[in-house]
Amino acid sequence: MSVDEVAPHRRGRPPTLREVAAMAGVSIATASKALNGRQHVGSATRQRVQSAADALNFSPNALAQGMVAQRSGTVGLLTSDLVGRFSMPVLRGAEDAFGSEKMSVLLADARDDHIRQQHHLRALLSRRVDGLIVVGAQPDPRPSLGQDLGVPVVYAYAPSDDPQDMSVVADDVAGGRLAVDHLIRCGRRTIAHVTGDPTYGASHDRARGAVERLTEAGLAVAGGEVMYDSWSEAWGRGATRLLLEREPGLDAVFAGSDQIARGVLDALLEAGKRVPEEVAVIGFDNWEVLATGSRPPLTTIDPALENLGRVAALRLASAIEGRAGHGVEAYPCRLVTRSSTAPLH
Amino acid sequence: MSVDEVAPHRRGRPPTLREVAAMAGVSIATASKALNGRQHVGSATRQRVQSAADALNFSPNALAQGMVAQRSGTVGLLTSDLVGRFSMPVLRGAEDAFGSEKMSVLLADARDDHIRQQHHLRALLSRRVDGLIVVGAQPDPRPSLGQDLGVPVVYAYAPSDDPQDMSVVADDVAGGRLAVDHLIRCGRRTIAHVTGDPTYGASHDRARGAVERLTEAGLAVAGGEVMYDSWSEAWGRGATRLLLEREPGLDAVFAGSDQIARGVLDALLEAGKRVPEEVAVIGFDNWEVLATGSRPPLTTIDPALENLGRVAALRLASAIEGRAGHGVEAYPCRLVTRSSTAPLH
DNA sequence: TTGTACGCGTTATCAG
DNA sequence: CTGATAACGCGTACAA
Repeated sequence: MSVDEVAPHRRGRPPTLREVAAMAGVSIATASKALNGRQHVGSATRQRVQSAADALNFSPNALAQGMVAQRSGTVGLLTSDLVGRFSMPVLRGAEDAFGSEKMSVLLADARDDHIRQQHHLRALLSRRVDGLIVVGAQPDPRPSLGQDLGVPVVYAYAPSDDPQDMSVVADDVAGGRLAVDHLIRCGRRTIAHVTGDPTYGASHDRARGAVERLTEAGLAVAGGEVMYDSWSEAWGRGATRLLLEREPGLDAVFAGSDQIARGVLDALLEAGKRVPEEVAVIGFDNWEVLATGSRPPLTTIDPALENLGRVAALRLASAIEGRAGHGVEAYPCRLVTRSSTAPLH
Repeated sequence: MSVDEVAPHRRGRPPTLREVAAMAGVSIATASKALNGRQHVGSATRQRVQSAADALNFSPNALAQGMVAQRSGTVGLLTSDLVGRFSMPVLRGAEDAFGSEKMSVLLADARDDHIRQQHHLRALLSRRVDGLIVVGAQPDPRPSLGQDLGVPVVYAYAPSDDPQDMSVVADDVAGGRLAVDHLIRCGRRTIAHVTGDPTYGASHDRARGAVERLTEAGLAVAGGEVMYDSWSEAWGRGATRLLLEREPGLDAVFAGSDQIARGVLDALLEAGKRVPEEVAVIGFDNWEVLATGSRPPLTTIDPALENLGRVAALRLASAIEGRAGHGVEAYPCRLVTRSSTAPLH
């Protein structure tokens, strides 16, 4: 009852621990211990098992391991925009915060469709993910998934509206402040702020940071007020034309997004203004394809989304270990200088 | 030996079939059949089980199901660029080709790093994915993962270099042809082609399609030759300036990418040319943020990546069912007209 | 040091 | 129509 009943040549299927054990001439238990570095295994035996495993190209079945460990080694990533640009860096940061060996990422694109989201959620839960990261398409608060999911959840980029949940977001206020601070350090005094959709909380947060910093420097917003409209190049162009009429002495524009900044740049050039010599321009997002292709390349505020993803993963890992957290954590943005800003000589 | 030994209040853990069965007062086997719509179950019984399941908010453990079914209901998505724009639509198309209920997507970002790729591959395989979709960051052929992975593989966007593998890609030749065809239908006769990196096979494919169509119309490439350099706005601007000198009668430009097209547009405007009245411009990629923000909005060729993802998923599903395929399948691109092209009145 | 036996949650077979 | 029971692949007390 040893060698005879084993290795029934299971065609195609990946080798199992049983086959490894059989080949090494030991029991399954011993093989398991040997491969997992457990003690109470003779080193000679361990060697034999290891060789057998290598020979068979054995790779343990993570599903089976998960069954006994009561842990799948998998986290769900629920996103609202897969084509959008914001969830990707987050995802990427998250992915390498837990190494690929320990944890895999199950992706689900909810597309802002509530019912689709519920479907995906069920699917993820039935796969017994150890935790969930939810990343929104807009930086504004979103409805909580609830507390009774059975697994910890971390919201990234877009916070949950329930303070009981754990959220990590970019600090838009500090980002706005950082942008204006840079312009002031460049010696600019007549600084306008053209930003996007006024229904976005992020617009107001960035504007608030900007105005705060202006006020500290004894300055007012050029053009008389923050200009809200939409996150588009067209609006950037239009706003700039207005601005140029109202404020001939304009020497800097803080745009609420890189798209808007592109519009600002184009309108400025068209009006014969030199950038950055006469007017400096700074954007927000550090959307590479936009920021590096412009004329001149765009200085901008980077919301450090990859870092957000990293932190989200860390928080989630802690929560999985049992140390849950609450509330919204805001992380600093980063200034990326290119050529659209420069000191006023 | 019935109700007594069950429901030991397993704190926190999701309910199991056993608990559902206990609550409904039936055996596990019956509960399973009832929930799975199997026959040989009294409808009253079925009702009771269903209610119990609902009450407990039961959701079957997919890992356990996978163990017995020898199928995880999971596919791996191995991508080389998560931030890049090309893999995302593919991923999205794939994701909804197999409904979220049937199949979940395990994401892995290899980042063009070979060793990292191997790691991810092992992780995916140990999770017993039923199949693999590999999507590259560039449309050029990439090294095969090999045939002995134990699961079917489909390469999307970037084909495998092994014809034995199954690949689905965008038809760049047809795309180039489509672009020029559109320009010709608009009555243009002096058509230039400014494209990107000459080390990309895609540049040459698109150019080939373009030239073929030109030749059919008895036309030659304006400027004397296809202009290769890099996939950047700056090149688009530079090339256009050159072109304007060499070919004063220029009435259309086919740009090899939307980034290049943006540059072309800017240089044209700067030279006082009206688009599309005097010169028509068409891009390639349909990269929304670029194509809709430009002045005027850009007509472009959409490689239909989402469709590619869909087809990849379909092919993979077939292969999983046992009907494997081989070779490279090229899928048509789509013309998206905006305002940068128009008939010459 | 090694092996036996059980359990993880589910499905399928077969006997009642 | 219903219920034991045996897998699926693995980890781990516990016994030898």
